[in-house]
Amino acid sequence: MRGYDLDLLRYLQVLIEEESVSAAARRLKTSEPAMSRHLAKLRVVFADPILVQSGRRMTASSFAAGILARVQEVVRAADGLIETQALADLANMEPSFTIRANDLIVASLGLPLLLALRKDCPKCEVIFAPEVDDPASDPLRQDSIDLYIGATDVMKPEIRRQTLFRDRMRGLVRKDHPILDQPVTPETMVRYEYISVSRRRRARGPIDWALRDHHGLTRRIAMVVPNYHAMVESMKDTDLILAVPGVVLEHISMEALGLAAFEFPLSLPYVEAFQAWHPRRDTDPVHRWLRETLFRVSRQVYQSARVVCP
Amino acid sequence: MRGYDLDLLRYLQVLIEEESVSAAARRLKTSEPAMSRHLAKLRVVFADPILVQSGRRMTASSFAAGILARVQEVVRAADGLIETQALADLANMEPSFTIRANDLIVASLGLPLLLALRKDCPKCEVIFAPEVDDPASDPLRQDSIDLYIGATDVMKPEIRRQTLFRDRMRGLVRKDHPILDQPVTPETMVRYEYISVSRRRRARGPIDWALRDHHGLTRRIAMVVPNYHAMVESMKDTDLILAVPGVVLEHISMEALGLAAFEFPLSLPYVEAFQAWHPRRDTDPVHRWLRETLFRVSRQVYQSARVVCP
DNA sequence: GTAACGATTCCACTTTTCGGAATGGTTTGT
DNA sequence: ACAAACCATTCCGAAAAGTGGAATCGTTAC
Repeated sequence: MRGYDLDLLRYLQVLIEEESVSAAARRLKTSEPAMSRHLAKLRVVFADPILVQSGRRMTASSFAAGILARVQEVVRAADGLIETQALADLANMEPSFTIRANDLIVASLGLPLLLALRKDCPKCEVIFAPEVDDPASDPLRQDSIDLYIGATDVMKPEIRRQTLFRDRMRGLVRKDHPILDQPVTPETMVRYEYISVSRRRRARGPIDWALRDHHGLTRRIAMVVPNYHAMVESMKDTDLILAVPGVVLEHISMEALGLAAFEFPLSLPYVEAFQAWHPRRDTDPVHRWLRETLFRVSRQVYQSARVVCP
Repeated sequence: MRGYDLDLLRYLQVLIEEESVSAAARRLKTSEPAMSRHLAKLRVVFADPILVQSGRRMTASSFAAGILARVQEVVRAADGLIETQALADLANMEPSFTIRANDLIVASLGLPLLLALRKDCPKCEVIFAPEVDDPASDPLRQDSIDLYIGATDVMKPEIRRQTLFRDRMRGLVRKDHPILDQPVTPETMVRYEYISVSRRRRARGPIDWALRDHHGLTRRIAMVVPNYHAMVESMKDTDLILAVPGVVLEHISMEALGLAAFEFPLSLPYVEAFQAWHPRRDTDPVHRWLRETLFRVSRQVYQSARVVCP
C-alpha cells in the first residue's frame, strides 16, 4: 500500500477552486478529457464525488469544500520546498514573462527591467502585452499575462498588488508655450486645452476635481487619446497640455521634441503605480524574483528621475 | 509553469530516510533502476544531488537532510487528507495483513481478530507469518510483515509498540500429575523437570530467577522446544511442566488433552504482550484500524480468560 | 589487482496519458 | 415540446512515460 499519487493534489486544488472541469483544464493548460480523468481518479482516491452537478454547473461537495484550505496548504508547503533551490539555477532557465503595461511604463521601465533580469537569467524573455480594453484582472485570472504594471485599473479582490512608486502629474507642453512665460497658476492652467489619455473615456480625474473644488475652475479637454506616445511627438506645434507622471519625463526626449514640463500648482493626490499578479503565483519562486526585480528597478528609475527633475 | 510532480515527494522521503537507492527501492517494492530514475528527476527538480557518494555508500546532501522533516510533514498531511474518507469504504476493500505471532497467540487471538475485522471489512485477509529466528524489527523495517504480536522480542527504537495485555505465567501438567496432590510450593516445583519454549536457546527466565533469588532453588530444563503446540499434545504422558501465559489456557482443550494448570507460588513479573509496527504505518488509516481492532479484541479475549480462570 | 556491492544507463516491452471526436446530461430560449 | 447551447464524460488511436533485466560504471575491501 504505497499511497495515492500526490500529484493529484494539484488537480484537486484547481478543480475545487474553479468548480468546473473545463475551467480547471484551461487554467492548467490541459484538455477537458484529461482533467475529467484526473477528477475520476480523485473520486476513487477520496471516495467522494469532489464536484457534483448543480444544474448546468458543478459545485464542490461538502467534503471537498471542507478540505480545500488543507489542500492549498499542502501544495503551498510542497512548492515551498523547492523555493530556495529554484533561484539557484536561474542562469540556466529560459522563462518567458508576459507583462501588460501602458506605453510610458514600457518606455521607462522596459529596458532597465530586462537588463536587470538578464543579469541573473540571461535567457529569459519579456513580452509586453498590448493594452486592450478589458480590466487587467481578467487576463491575470486566466493566466494569459503574468504581471500587470499600471496605475489606473481597479483590481479584483483576490489579485495581489504591490506599489512600485508614487508620483505626481506634471504638465507637458511645447517648449515656448505661453503658459511658461510666468509662474503657472490655476487660472493660466484653464486658459488652454488639454489632452486626456484614457482607454475607457474617463476623461476627467484628480486635476479636474482640484480645479473645481479649490478654485471653481474648469479645464477643457480637447481630445482623448489611448496612449501617450500618440501625442507626444506632435504636440510641439500646439498649445495643448498633456498631463504625465513625472517619472516618465526622463524617457521623453524633451529637447529633440521641443517640449518642456511644468509642475501643476495644485494639491493633487499622488499617482500610485503598482504591479499586480494572481495569487497562484505567490509560491512561484521565479515569479517572485521577477516581482522583486521589477520593484527594485522601478525604485531605481524613480529615484534617478527625481534627481533629474526636482 | 505548472510545478513539479508532487508524487516525487514520496520517493524523496524514502531516499533521504534510507540514504540508499536500493534500500529505497526495496522499501517501496520497485526496482533499483526505477528508483535511480526517480532520484535523477528529483535532482533536476531540486537542483541538488539529494544523495551523494560517501565512500561505498550514499549519504543525504545537507540540503536534503535539512528539508527531510518538512517533506515528511507534507507527505503526512497529504495522506491525512484521505484518512477520514478511507475508512468509509472499508466494506469494499480487500486488504491483506501479514502478522507475525507465536502459535499460542495465533490460537487464542487469530479467529476472534479475523471475525472482528470481517465485521467492518468482509473481504480482508489475515496471514499469520511463520516465526523465524530473526528479530521482528527486521521484517517490520523491510515491510515484509505488517504487524508483530508477542512478548519476548526486543524492538529497535523507531518501532512503534502498544501493550495489549499483561498476564501471569502458569504451570501446565498432565491431569493426574503428583505436583497437584497438594498445594504447589517452590520445593515441589523443582522436584520435576521443565520444558522451555524458546527459538533462541534462552532457556532461563523469570521463573529461574525467582526460584534462585528467593528460595535458593534451581529447576531443571529437560528440553527446549520452538513452540508450545509441539509439546502440549504429548505431555500428558510425562511429568514435565510447561509454563504458559494464563490467557491462552482457555484455548487449550484441557479435558480432551488430559491436562491441568496451576499457579506458580512465586512473585513473578507480568508477561507483557504487545503489538509492534513500523512508523511508516502511523498515518495509514487502514493499518490504524487493524491495530485498534486487535487492541480491542485482545482486551476482550483477556477479560474472558480471566473470568474462566480466576 | 581482483572481487564485491551498489548506482546508473541502455533497451525492449508494457502501461499510462494525451487530445480529438463522439456521446451524454442539463438548462435555456423559442 | 423541441432545438440550441454549454459542460462533463467516454471512446479511441497515438504518443509519452514507466518498468525491470542486462550491461556498465564507480568505489572500497581484501
